[in-house]
Amino acid sequence: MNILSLLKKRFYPVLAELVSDPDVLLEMIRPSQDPKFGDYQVNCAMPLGKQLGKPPREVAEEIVAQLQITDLCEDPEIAGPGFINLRIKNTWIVEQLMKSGADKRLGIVRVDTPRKFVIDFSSPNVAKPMHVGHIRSTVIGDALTRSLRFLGHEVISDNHLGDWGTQFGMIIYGFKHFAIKSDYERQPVDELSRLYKLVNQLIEYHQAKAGLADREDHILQLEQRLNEFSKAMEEAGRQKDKKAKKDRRSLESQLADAREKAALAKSIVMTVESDQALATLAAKHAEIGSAVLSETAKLHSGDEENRQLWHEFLPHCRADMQRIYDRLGVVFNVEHGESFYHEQLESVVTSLVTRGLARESEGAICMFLEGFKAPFIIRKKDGAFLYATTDLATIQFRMLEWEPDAILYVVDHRQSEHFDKLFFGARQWGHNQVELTHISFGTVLGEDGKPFKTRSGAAVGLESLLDEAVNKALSVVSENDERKPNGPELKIEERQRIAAVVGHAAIKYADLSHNRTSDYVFSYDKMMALEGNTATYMQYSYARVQSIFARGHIDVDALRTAGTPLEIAHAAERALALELLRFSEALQEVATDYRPNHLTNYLFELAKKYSVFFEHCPVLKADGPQQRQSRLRLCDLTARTIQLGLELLGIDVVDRM
RNA sequence: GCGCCCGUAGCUCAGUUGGAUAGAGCAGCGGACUUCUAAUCCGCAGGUCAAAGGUUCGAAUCCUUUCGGGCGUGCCA
Repeated sequence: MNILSLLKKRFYPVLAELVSDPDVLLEMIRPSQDPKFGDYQVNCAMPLGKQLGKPPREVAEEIVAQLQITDLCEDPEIAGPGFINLRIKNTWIVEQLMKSGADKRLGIVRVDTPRKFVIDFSSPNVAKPMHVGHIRSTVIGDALTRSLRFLGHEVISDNHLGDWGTQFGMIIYGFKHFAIKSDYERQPVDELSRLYKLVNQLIEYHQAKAGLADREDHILQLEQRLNEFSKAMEEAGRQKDKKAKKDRRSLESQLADAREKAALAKSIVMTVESDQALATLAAKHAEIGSAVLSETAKLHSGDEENRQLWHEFLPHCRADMQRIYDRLGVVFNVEHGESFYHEQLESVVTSLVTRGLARESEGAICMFLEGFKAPFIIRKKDGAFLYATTDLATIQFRMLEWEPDAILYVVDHRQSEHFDKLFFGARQWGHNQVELTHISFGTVLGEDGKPFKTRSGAAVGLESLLDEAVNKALSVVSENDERKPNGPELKIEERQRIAAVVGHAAIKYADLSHNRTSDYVFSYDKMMALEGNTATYMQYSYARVQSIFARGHIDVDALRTAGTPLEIAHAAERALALELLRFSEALQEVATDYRPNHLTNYLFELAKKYSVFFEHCPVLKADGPQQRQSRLRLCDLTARTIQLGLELLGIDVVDRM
């Protein structure tokens, strides 16, 4: 049941009498901002008045006169220039909540016309440690998968792994030169991961070392240019010239950037050179960079030994990654990585060339797409394919295999141009029926407002990020438990179990509660806070309900099946009850915009309404069994809504905190 | 240079796609614990929605320009 769509249904016939296309007008029915304007407001009388050449209030009155809504709403009020304000009847709210309470889905009906979605998300590079950059795609993609599926859509979640790239050249090279066989046999995952890190470190060392002089030069050049520019500015008396100031700022930030990068390069070099064993290794493998590329090329061209090693390594690398997915509770339906499409790339290029959609340019095969300055390159001049090629092959495969209505790519905003081109190209290629959408998201920033990095400038490992969150959660849970009026209630193992749930939840929720299109600042303290729009606050609200049930020895099953009517007397009860019925509106918004933060916003509103209720309406000590039973049911519905809502975001609850 | 995104309270962020007096949380100030979890709740204060112009009954939201920031920009993904 969805109040908004119900209202639309009631307004439809009335508006259809007035205009040919009432859909636009129906969109103007929405929840009221202010309770004094009722629960819902209808704003369509104003534009309609203009269209029909009548005073809007008159139009509003006509609409109201025709409206069949007495079972659902009190008498509509017309206010201001022509707003129609609706107030839902308490009897109706009670009736609906009774139905929701008896339903496992809390009254949320499945969509009439299910669509088939492929959601492409997470997509890390196998064999490289996952880092903070993977969190948003993984968490948002999982939440969308869960939400759309719950609404009745068919969803295929696909982890488009990077399993065919240079990182395999790296571990193959590492395996051939540095492997400790006994370690590999005992703990293949650990050994492969060590090899990756080692080879990566050596490559970075050589790159950094080779670039050091150039970096210094570059800094000197920039310093000189900046000096000259400033001097020229002074001489020309342009100190206040905006353009000149802007150019100088740009030079300054380039310089700062160059210095930062030089410092990072120096520290990479230092780290290796200060370690005797590493330094020796680095000297011995001076050509490691190109050697790794050639191992990768051999793998791609079908070299038997490298193919065999790849087949051997891949499951281990994938297993290593599974630890993270287990912790996050993320499951995929399919995992077709880049390697899966390897065999199809040639024919993709041929197909596009044959159809005249792609042609040779400067040695590469390109698609020149209308409205784009740079071409979409699908084959490099050295003959190698690119991710553009793989992405096209992937679309082709998905269309043939599943015939989806929509393919969603949960990938950060920096790739928006790539996807614009990809979608454009795919449509030219003939895939023009399917919805192709880039679910873009912003960057995770550190507290300094710059992309979240470790102090040394490296990406923050995802595993250590989660560990840290669980640690912080443990101290939050422990501190709270110590402070309880009757002394601590939780054993250490319970605290740890709770901390694991709370810690992971905090990370996920912080991500999901922000509008995905904006960047957000990562802060353990904020995400773990009990105040504000956090998972912890939601989980706390849930736990408070459970605490009431425990204290009152409530048989929850009996409560749900008893069929005792709800009472709505107190304003806080009404506000809570109505909010409970809005769950489906929030889910609808998530599905329309592909934005989970609509759901977190809803849950926060619900939790706040529950807090007010909790404050003003004693439950166990209510006036009489009737009221007590009614309030218990409101508590139960709140807890179940929070639990289900969080579940659709991939977040668990605990009974005690 | 060109393209895309962004600019909302001291800070971190929402803002239901153009609706009525722009909202939360932190931080600040003032209140509420012999009470179902005070990890909470209530109240106060805090705004030229970057700026200017335009579109209309009505703009944080749409258009134009300016300022400020981020990202991308022919052979990485």
